[in-house]
Amino acid sequence: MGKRKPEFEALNRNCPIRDVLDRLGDRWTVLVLMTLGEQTLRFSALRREIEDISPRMLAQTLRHLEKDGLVSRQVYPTVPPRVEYRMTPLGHSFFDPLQHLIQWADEHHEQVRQAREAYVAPESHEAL
Amino acid sequence: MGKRKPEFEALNRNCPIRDVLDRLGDRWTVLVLMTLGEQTLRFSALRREIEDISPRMLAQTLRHLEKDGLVSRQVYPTVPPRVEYRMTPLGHSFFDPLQHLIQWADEHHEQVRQAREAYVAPESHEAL
DNA sequence: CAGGATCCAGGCAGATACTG
DNA sequence: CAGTATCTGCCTGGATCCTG
Repeated sequence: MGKRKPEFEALNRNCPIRDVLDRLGDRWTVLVLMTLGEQTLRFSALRREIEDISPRMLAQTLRHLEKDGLVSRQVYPTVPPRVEYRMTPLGHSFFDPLQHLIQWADEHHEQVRQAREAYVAPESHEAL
Repeated sequence: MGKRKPEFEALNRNCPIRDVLDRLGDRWTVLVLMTLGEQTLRFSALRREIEDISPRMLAQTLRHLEKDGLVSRQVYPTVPPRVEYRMTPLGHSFFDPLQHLIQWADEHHEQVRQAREAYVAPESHEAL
């Protein structure tokens, strides 16, 4: 393999880059990040914004993001409890590439939809 | 676009944007796209580059990408068979935002690693 | 209010074997 | 070579109930 950007090589197997990207794999991470955005939001506020997320998944996703240093969690020892989430500087730095992704999806989802509709599978007995 | 990016609203629930982004969810899509890059590659070549992918997963991932119109598949009716994969123009348009992502991961994975190491979970009996 | 604990189903993905 | 078929484990994520 010839002249390839160095990042490409790094993508193979044991590289930490893949490790980071894999986090996007789950269903909610991107959504939570985008919802959080520049704001500071409480747990219940996030639940309201992402209507179809369960408390379990929201908590889990927030833990992961917190663990990775993208989101910070602030607890106010009041009654009733109040917990606020916001992005860390590291989280904000991720916001930019994420927006490119959203923008692409926004601009091209129609093309993708059409491609899916027009698609016919290559000869085979059964679908995968 | 204004201050409050309209795409954010669109992310909720039934939006096609989420539908497109979800494709990144699986473990191999991004990897295949990055490996393909500007090149035209055969099935076996892709297998060699992505060492730890099974033929099943490679085929499935390629089908999805083909269905979404990001990758084109060309069959040469020779013996032995020869099938080449390359990105479509739509696929190439996706390449750009993807690179931003890779670049971010490349630049920040060390910070993420450190954050993970330093992280201590909030009070609880057991981990999730 | 902000989650944790538990149970459970469905899909993703691995391993293996096989074919045109 | 370029896949497919099948079996199966595992993990993700949903639903529900519970608590400080």
